[in-house]
Amino acid sequence: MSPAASTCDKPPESLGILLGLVKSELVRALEQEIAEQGVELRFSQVQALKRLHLFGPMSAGELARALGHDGGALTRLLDQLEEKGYLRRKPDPQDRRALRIELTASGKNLCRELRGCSDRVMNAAQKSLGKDERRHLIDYLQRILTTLRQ
Amino acid sequence: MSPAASTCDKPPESLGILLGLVKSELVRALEQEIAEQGVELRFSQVQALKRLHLFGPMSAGELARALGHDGGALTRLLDQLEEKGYLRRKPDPQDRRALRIELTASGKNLCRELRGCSDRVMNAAQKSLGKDERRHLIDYLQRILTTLRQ
DNA sequence: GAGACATATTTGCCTTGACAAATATATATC
DNA sequence: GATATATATTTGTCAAGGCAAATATGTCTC
Repeated sequence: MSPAASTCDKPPESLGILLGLVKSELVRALEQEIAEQGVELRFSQVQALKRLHLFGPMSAGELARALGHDGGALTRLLDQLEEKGYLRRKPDPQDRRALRIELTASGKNLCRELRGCSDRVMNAAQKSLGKDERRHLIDYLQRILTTLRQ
Repeated sequence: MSPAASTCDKPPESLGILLGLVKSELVRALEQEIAEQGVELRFSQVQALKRLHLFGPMSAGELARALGHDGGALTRLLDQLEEKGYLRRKPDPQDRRALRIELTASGKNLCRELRGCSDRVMNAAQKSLGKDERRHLIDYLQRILTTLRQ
């Protein structure tokens, strides 16, 4: 039986579950699109690369917070991406505890190639929502997140 | 470093990540509320019990689809909840492959006790959203889910 | 400047949940 | 009614990620 092997049953009734369902379908869709480009990367790995490409080099802690991961998870994520040659750990000259994570040339190229994938998937997913509705959705979620974090 | 040890940084920029962040904060909040009631249950376990309480006995497959889990995950979830005495696997008289999962008296009592927890957490989380906004949020998410499942 | 405390990363351990194979039963076709 | 196919559950295996402890470095206070 597949994780979402449904013939579209009753509504889930719970925002928590609904969020999880939507996220896992998005993850599935994006990973499939990426795989069709011949690239073998998981959702979190792609998000990490995208973040670095968009915002430039940052510390491991910053990246972890942006992705919603703890430090341990991030260490291992970096191991994998460094192994594949997409990024580099450099010492932070200001703070010898910290790292400066930066994309390699290969990582930057990959991000350029993959930029379209994310956009296609996100557009397809939200194709039943208008421009304003998409904005509202993000806005609502961010307000909930802010509330939950006090 | 804690999973969401943030001082509320820049917006996540990605719906996929945002969904994950909101969900994990919701999970954290609900599990904490539940633990404060002296009950040791994880988010998924609570959702399974709630679903059974609301909709009555159902098969393992139905429950799995409602929660967005695959069959294997559900088997182990049922093991844990049966072990704790909150539910029972009965054979389905119509279909000898299938199970009929039903709450025990203890499970029903627990659900009554816990009903307030979920409501409190969900209300707190959405306290910055009006009635209409809450409806829209669910509606948008359900439309995206439907689209992604074609 | 010594000690106390905070922060950044790494590592070990563990739980959750996905995927696939195995098993049992149901349903459809000839 | 025998065979092929579909569905329900269970089990094995694995990877992702959370939490806590370890380590290194920074900052603050006296």
